[in-house]
Amino acid sequence: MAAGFSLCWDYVQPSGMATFWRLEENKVFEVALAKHYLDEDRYERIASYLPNKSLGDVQKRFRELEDDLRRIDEGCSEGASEQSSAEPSPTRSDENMSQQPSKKAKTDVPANGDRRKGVPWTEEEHRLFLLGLSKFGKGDWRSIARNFVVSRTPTQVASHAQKYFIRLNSLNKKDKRRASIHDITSPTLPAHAPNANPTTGSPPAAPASPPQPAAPPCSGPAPVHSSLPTQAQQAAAMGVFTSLALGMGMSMQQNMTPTLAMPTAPFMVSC
DNA sequence: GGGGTTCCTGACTTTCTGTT
DNA sequence: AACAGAAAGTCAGGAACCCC
Repeated sequence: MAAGFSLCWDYVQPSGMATFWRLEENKVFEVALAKHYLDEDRYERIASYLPNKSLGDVQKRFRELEDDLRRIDEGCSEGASEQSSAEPSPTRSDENMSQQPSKKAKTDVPANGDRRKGVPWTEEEHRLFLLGLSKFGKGDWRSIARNFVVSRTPTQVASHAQKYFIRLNSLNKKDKRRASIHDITSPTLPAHAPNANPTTGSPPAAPASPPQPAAPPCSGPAPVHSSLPTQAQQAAAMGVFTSLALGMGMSMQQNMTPTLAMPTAPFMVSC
């Protein structure tokens, strides 16, 4: 199971040369990618967070990610689709449900009538959602869920998008509103993000673990909730890279079993 | 300042509709 | 028929507000 997972995974390039991306580096890469995805000098910016990686490493990794997404677009990404269908993640309760014979297969509402407690979207998940939105466009929630917000089901992504656009449309209608994660309309991180240091270029100490004012509900023992927030958050933190790795035919179990000891906490909206 | 109430937000479910 | 997305609704939690 989860215990004993390696702290990093090794990505062996097709050429045979092994480029070692430690888990922390992967996190840095992902966070930096989310922040600088739209920047023209994104490679330099991302590389500035990764002192042990060359510009070429970052460029190569990014191209591989794009290639993967392109293959997905063309419908020939075996790895990703296989992973999501043949090996249902425990975080994909809703998707699993939707694959049951009948649409009427109701949710796992406990017999005692308690509703499942929703797992709040992290800022990172939302940014990945925005990235996916820019990549696949509105409506392709399945692709966004599979390739960007891997910790969420298409249904969850669609629901999130629904509320997001409602929020977007109502922005001009009311001036005094509570801060919301849906106020974030760009996948890039704010300049004052506590985990970013664009001026010094020094990598953040814990890019995926920014300060968080309140402990998330998942910080304690894992609830019965089928989304298993800890894994979900980890999956969110791994989103882009996981997509890349799976698209390249890597086996999650063989080559990149991720640690479940990710000490991260979800982003919080800094308003 | 403290407590209670109201309102808003977000996660999720259900149902309907369109597509394959 | 099965699947996927859209729309509408439910519910819980929390922030904002009001009154004392």
